[in-house]
Amino acid sequence: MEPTRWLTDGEQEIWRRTLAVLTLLPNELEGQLQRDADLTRFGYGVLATLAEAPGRSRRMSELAALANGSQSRLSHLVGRLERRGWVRRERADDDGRGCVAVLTDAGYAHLAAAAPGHVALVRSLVFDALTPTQVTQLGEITAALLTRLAPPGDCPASSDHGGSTADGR
Amino acid sequence: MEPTRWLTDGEQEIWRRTLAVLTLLPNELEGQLQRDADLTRFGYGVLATLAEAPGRSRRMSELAALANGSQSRLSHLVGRLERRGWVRRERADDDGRGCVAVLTDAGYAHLAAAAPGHVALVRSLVFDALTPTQVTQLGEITAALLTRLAPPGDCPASSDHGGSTADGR
DNA sequence: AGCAGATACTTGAAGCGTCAAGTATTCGGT
DNA sequence: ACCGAATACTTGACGCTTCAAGTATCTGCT
Repeated sequence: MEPTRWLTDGEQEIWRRTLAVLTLLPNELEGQLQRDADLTRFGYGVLATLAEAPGRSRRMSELAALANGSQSRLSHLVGRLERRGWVRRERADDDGRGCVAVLTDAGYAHLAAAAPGHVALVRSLVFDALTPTQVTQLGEITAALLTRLAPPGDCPASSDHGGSTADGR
Repeated sequence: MEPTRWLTDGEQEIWRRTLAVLTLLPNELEGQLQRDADLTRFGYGVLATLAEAPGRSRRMSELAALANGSQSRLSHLVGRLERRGWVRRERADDDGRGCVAVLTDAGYAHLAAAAPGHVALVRSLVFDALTPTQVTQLGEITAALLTRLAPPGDCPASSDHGGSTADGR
């Protein structure tokens, strides 16, 4: 067992700031979505993912993976979204165990109404705060981090892409 | 009211990855702390902050601000930590309304036991995943982001400047 | 065919965080 | 000195997430 390699002073400074960002940025996003759209960040992500999907529908397990959440979490969420009429559940025809979540028109409308405000916040808190060079660096850094965070063999359904965070338009 | 400035394809790609990091990295940290030390990331942060403080104690409101949490959240947390014997509450002598949280020896020991594993994870997920150059860039980027997330004069009412927030305009 | 085990999803309980309201105590203008 | 307003913290209820268990369906081995 090796002795712990503590962080250097410089690393600590950087890690402290990173932790703050990891706390404050999601907080701001959650707060805005909650206030303006009565949605969680996870809920918004799920609706947005559905909006980009062919037929505005996805298998539950796919959806959970795409939104980086557990199956249980998604199940509870879809239950709530269903009660609000934003999503509908249908049985999968190719697999009797499965379920597909379908975005309703009301759900799409709600997402479309929420998107502009959310995108504006993302722009003001992130992209407007960084230089173009820093934005590029952020892209590289997050890609590097994800190699450790999203172990290979986890994203089988990366066929789609090209979608938009907000809604098609 | 301006038309929404949507994210470009490049920005979307970067934002998508950033969101994933914002979700997965805290998840990993929380999971490790929960499993190995029965602590939340917030709980760990509070204990760590207390450990560094003079007298291993801090006013509740200071502590909440340093750990980037609300006063209510801290109050609930300290209640739980107190029940486990890791923290003790004392009345502030200079201000009858105030409270100081004090880290007990048991609390310090628990933190000391948890730290090596946590630091090891941080190292492996973040610092080992990035080049030295990227680590420096991460430091600069987080510093830039924090100028928007943690306004310097955020305590009293300082009029907002810099443009459009999401909701208002 | 039949049965064990994997897979897809759901459910209920428990913990944590937020919000709104409540209790003390201190500050500040008159 | 006094009274209303601000401050420091607490409390309770409610919503969301996790964890462990439960149900239903499918798959593969014999």
